[in-house]
Amino acid sequence: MSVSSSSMGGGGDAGVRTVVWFRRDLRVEDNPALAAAARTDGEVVPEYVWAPEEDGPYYPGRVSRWWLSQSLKHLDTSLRRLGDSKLVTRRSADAVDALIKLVRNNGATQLFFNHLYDPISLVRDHRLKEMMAAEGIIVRSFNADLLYEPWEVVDDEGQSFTMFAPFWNRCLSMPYDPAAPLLPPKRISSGDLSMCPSDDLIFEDDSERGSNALLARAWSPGWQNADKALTAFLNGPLIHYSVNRKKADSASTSLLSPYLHFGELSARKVFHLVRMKQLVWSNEGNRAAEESCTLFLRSIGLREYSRYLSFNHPCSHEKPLLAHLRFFPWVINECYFKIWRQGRTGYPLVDAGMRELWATGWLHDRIRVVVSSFFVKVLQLPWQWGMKYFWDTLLDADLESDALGWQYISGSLPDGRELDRIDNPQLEGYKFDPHGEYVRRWLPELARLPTEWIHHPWDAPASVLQAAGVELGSNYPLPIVGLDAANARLQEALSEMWQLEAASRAAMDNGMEEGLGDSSEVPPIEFPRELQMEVDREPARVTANVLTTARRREDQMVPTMTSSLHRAETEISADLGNSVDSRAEVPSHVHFEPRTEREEIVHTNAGNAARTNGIHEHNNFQLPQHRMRNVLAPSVSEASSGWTGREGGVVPVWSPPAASGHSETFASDEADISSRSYLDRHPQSHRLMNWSQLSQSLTTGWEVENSVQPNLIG
DNA sequence: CGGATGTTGGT
DNA sequence: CCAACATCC
Repeated sequence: MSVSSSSMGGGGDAGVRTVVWFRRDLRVEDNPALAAAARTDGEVVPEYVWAPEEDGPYYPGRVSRWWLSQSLKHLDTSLRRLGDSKLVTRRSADAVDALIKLVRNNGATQLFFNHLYDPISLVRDHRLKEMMAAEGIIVRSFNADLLYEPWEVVDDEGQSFTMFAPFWNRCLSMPYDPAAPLLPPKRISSGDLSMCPSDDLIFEDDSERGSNALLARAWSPGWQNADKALTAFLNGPLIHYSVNRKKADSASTSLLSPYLHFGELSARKVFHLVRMKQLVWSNEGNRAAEESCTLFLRSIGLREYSRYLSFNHPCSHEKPLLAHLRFFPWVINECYFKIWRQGRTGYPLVDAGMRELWATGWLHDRIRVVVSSFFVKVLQLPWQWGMKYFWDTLLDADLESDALGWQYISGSLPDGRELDRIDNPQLEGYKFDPHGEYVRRWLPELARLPTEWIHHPWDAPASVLQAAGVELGSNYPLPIVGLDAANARLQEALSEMWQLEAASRAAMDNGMEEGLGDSSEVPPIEFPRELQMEVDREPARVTANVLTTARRREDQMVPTMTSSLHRAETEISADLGNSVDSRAEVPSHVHFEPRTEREEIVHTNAGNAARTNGIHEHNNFQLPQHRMRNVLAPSVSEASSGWTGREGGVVPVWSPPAASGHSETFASDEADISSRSYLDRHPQSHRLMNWSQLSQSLTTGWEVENSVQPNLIG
């Protein structure tokens, strides 16, 4: 793997200066780019560029920015300990530009970094390599994030997998093991950094500071803390993971995901250590423990798969991979959306989850499925909205993982759940929270309700409600939508979806060449505009006898942040007043100006996006005015738009949507499976999307890491 | 008891 | 979609 590159380029270059560009690999252990730079025996300049504007609508949320800031401090400390070094930080609107300036100013001749797989990074990193090559800088890049690079994992025909199970089976039976984790470099020397002043990076504003202070009591970012968390999990909850993982209270989960997102923890290290445990337990004949490892490793596999999907389908964070889902008439209802975010749907398990998410930035995996499934199937809001809210609020917000999760939930993956099976929050409540403890923790207004009714208060006798201090419709809402009504509307919507899909296919067959296609019929899903939470204006009327301490904005308050947020026993009294103000507002930062200087955009039919076929008035759905806005960059939001290459296509091109009526068909493709026909029709983008070909098609100054890992022009 | 039929879980 | 499991005659 990339590790073996030590034999190929670096050794013995005393005197060279190498910039190591840190991104989501904020660790010194098992960091191939850093290790390779350290092995040159020259000077190493560790660099971090804060350029969130590049992320457009996916500007990191408050909690995510907080984590990042802590992690960078930790990394800086580690680098200083490793010798005469430190983390050089830059604030820029354009990371490539900042890096070029840095390299020029300090006489560096090499730039090393580790791969990322989100669409923005794929394009940016490619541009970076081009520009660095033009400067005569040697660029090398490495795999630090995955067990195997996406292009390594293919089926017997050499095609990409489109379903998780076979993908993961292949990963587990590859002819070579994932690279073994690397130790931290013994020493890093940076020489004179006077030419590399650091910018002060600002990650929070005044309104966020108070809420962030609470986070610090529950979490400890940083790669060494990641390591501790991993050890604690391996020696603790892992062995019972197979039985405990279903409990909504997350004492049994690993709590590693934020570390993994920022690369403070190496997925390969996790993989190796869990496998060791599995071997031990397997030899002891402990079947349940062995199963626990298998299940936990599968969640590592899902993370792996999310990168794989993102690499092969760069629009998977906003467009359904199954073509017909593009025709689903989502309910465009910002009121529903708001009620869901506030945890006021009237379904206790859903509401408890949403309030935990808001208060803590954390949610057990099961509850994520519950709230997102409710969002998509009962409320029938577009999953992209929910994903954006997760992005803004989750401590471990991760574009690739969340895209996979939401697509799975909304039935837009070949192996996902069907859209038409509504999960019953009442039944799930008794499954994941059988004694109602989770609901009581997060919904104090229901705290005195007996377990028998805790997950369906609307059925409870009046006397029970009265004794519990619950007034439905007053201090706790009635269900926002009945499941029967939701089901009826869902069936109608699905049949409409199929009709639209068939009509689109017919139109295609009638001689329209591909290109117009459904992009003219189905506008991209947009985020609603500037929603205000308005929670202050409608505080729940909590009667004095309810087990809540009187607080401002009671219905959004949480009595305490307890175990689900942190392992530390400190009970944090959650006066989350600040968090109300600073709570990420989902639709913020939706402006994403296409950078035309970076890539030429083929932009067809954008104007047609104004068609509002997402609006439906059925059943109990009241729909407010819907403002359509074309807020996403055409390069990533328009089905028909592309990332077209400048010179012979070195920028990814997203194909026009297919006219296929096959439910198994990925949206971007014709007949059988997406990536294949997609790449066949866009060989130039294959060159970008498949790094191995890229390295062959472009030459000058780039070395090949080794034969197994076709390098990323590196 | 056994096969048809339904339900659940899984990514 | 599909396998495992339950339930029903």
